[in-house]
Amino acid sequence: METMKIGQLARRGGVGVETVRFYERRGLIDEPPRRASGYRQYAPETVSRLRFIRRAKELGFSLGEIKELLDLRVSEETPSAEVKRTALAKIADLEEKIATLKRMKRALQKITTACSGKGPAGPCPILDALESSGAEASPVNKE
Amino acid sequence: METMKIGQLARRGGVGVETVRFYERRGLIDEPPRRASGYRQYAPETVSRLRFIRRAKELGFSLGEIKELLDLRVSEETPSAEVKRTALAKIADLEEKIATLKRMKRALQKITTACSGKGPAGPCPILDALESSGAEASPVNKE
DNA sequence: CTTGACTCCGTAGTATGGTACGGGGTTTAG
DNA sequence: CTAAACCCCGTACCATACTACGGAGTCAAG
Repeated sequence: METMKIGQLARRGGVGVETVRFYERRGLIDEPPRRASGYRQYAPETVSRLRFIRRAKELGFSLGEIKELLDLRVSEETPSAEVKRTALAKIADLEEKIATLKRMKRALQKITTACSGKGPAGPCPILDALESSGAEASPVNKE
Repeated sequence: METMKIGQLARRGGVGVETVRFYERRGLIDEPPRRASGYRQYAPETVSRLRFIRRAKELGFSLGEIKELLDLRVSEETPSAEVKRTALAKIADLEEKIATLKRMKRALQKITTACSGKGPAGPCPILDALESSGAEASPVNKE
């Protein structure tokens, strides 16, 4: 199986047919070649692209951000240095997200521990967990 | 400063006044006591709650999911065992998200390396990075 | 060579998560 | 005692990301 039609692509990518065409309009996947009838013919690699989009969305990236990630590569218009700068910025974002998720995880683990011991459960510990992270304002709030 | 009005709460929480009232309608923050004039009076802890919501949203949680997280605590209606089950499920979700973000991060690091060396950059490596993770279908695609 | 599943395209509708009025009352600094 | 700044409420509007519809053409199995 070398190429596929839009329905098969959608099934394999875990999205709907309409969504595939929507992503095409938004520039997230390339316009594929068409056969004489006008039917889109997709290469197998397109499946990975769809899956990437789906996962990135679950992680809170917007379609615009996902497009940026997918477009990240060196070319004539985007020299190596610029790509590198962008990538480094995104790595920093990612690290912050990872750190926050880890704090949430620890907070939830604290809850499960509290649940084993049968205390009547204090105030919601998940709040404290994220609170201790860097808010954009100074730690001691202005005003 | 013991309590505050909605504007100050919003500023400290990093959201707009309208958003605070919106969250109240959605049950993400409790209806606060009012003064005689009808003005809402918020306790300082509400700021943490707003910040939690903001961060969780950045991580891809919907308002519904965030409400679930915030409501996670033992009480009369929700016995310890159920809370624990929910928390454990969320921990698993979190771990998957963390793993995926780490893969993305490694992929981006690969890109920055490729950019230092001045090769003309192969096909987008970020795709491969996520591809190797668990898709919901079997690795060898059906059909 | 029919028939049911699939595809085309454009347009319209939905869900989520806000954001912006507009016409009022309230607070507070000067 | 004003006047600016703030708050009330309801309703309407917005962007994002789909999702559905409808009428027509295409494909593939039997």
